[in-house]
Amino acid sequence: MNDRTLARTLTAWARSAARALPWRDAEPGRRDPYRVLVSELMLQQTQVSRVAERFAAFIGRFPDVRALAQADEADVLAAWSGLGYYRRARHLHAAAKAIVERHGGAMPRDPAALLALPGVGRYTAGAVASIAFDQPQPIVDGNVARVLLRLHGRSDPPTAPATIAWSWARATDLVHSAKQPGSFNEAMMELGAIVCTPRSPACDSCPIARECEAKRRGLQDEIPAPKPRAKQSPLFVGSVLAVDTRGRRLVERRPATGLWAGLWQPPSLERDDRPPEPRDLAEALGLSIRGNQPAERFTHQTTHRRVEFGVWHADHARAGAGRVWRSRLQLESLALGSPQRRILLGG
DNA sequence: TATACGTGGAA
DNA sequence: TTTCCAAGTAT
Repeated sequence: MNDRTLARTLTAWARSAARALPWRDAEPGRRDPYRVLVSELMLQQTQVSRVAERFAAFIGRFPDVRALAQADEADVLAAWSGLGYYRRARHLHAAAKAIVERHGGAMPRDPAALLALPGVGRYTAGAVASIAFDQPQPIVDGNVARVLLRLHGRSDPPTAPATIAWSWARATDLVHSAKQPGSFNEAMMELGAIVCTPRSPACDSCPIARECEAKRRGLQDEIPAPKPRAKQSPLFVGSVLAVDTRGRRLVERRPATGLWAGLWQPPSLERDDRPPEPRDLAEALGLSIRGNQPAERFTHQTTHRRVEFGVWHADHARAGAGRVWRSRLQLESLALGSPQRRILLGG
């Protein structure tokens, strides 16, 4: 099967098999570029199901690029709460401003101009160019890379630069063979997402199973090799929950860099080596701590951190020095990480 | 080039 | 319960 037939087969398959998703409001190649950009930023390293439940609310809050460009960053971050990788929200906000300032509010079609937008790398530029504008620009995400490596039976280390370069070259050839680049690119991702899955691929329902070298050699479970695992270092956080007589919670802003950068939290102290003692908390935070043991402990995992939280209760705390009282209702529209939301608003 | 940056569901 | 990870980008 040549590339042209392969592209046509996959595109036809996707027409009936592709899932209905909130950002798929039109045929690939003719979607609202703003919605494409928002969905693609949200989808970076994030599962479709996670984004699917958040996309409509974000679009409702910021319906077009001008609305987003004019918004306060704090509101954008609040709308992003729970999605993780919060720099993406800042990137998206900055990209919207750039589109308004540099491109008169219209999404650029030129891949180089797209690439120049904050948060838009090679993948996202190709996705917007192809899915919004039907341009023959390649994309390689985790799905596409897996499909291509299996299709060609390549057991190369998937993160090696040479392997990645090969995937991009192959994707470039294929997208140029496709009559509808946007539909083809989306079809490749969809195949990887629902058929050619990382574990237990559904080769029986694969439209190109007969072309697949990995399947022919029975290697579909070995290709691609698992990615090397990131090292996780421990982090110990002592967080102090202070509630006033009106039920408001005391919160402060996190540092502008690092984990949960610029988001809000209960007054907290972090250590790399061991959990903060109540005396450490009282001294460092200037708060009166209740009890000798945390009221609650839980672990929160991120890609690079294993974060052990200890939650303490405070007596008669007061605002000041960057700390403010916020009601539950106010906290709902504040930029919070997942564990911070759990502590302040309950799990 | 290696590393940091989140999350919650699946196996 | 623990592990693995999903539509990457920036530095």
